[in-house]
Amino acid sequence: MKSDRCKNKSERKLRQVLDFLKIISEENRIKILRLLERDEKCVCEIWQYLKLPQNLVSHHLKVLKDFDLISSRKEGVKIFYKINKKVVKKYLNLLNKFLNLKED
Amino acid sequence: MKSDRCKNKSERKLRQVLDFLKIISEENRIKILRLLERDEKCVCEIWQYLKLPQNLVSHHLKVLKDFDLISSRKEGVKIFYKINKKVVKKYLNLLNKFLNLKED
DNA sequence: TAATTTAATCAATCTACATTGATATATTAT
DNA sequence: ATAATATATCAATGTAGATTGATTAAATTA
Repeated sequence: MKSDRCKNKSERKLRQVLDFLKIISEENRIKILRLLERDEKCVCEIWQYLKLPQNLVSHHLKVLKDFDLISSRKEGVKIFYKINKKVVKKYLNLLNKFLNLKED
Repeated sequence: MKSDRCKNKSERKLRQVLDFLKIISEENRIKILRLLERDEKCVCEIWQYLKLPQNLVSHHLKVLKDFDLISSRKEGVKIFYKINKKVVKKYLNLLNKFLNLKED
């Protein structure tokens, strides 16, 4: 994940878009995002549903959380994750604008 | 690039979206796409503008073309590439729907 | 024909990062 | 306190694919 320290606005936007794309272009991560679309889920639900090892899911959740695409809430032993819809939307909009094809 | 042969529609859409994301999440490729947004360019223009080796650009152009995001036209020694706006739009729409966050 | 320019191809290397296994930590229950 | 459950972390490995160098092919010009 490259840093944000770069000269101009356009370069910074490119970085943001690329970082976002790198994150969601991973199969398991995009599946996790889709799974969290409806409602929050604890880690055990996620890895059981996606049939993935627990530590792998935990790893991907960290990547998603570090990028603020999801957030978590602790309840007893469990940790529930939910999608940050606004943030995801923000990046989707950024991508759309970035690749915006004016006329057709 | 995984193939399309999979059971249901939703799975097929996931594949399409992922393949698209893998392709455009590469820095040089997304730069090439942006460069072609306005008008067509020959390979030599592209690699000189992006300051990349010719064979590297040629390689990325092939990836983009194989996925039908761009197309080419030969004129003498030169080969001009242009973006397939409709196709790019198609995949952007697919991604948006795929990650569509209904309510806010 | 030979020389030059443009682009593609191929094999080799390098790099990022996904995955796995083992272990650690925290919470709850007995 | 011990056991069981849920999650996170860390080091090691594996792998996809980006990059590079060398070569080839095709068109153009001298």
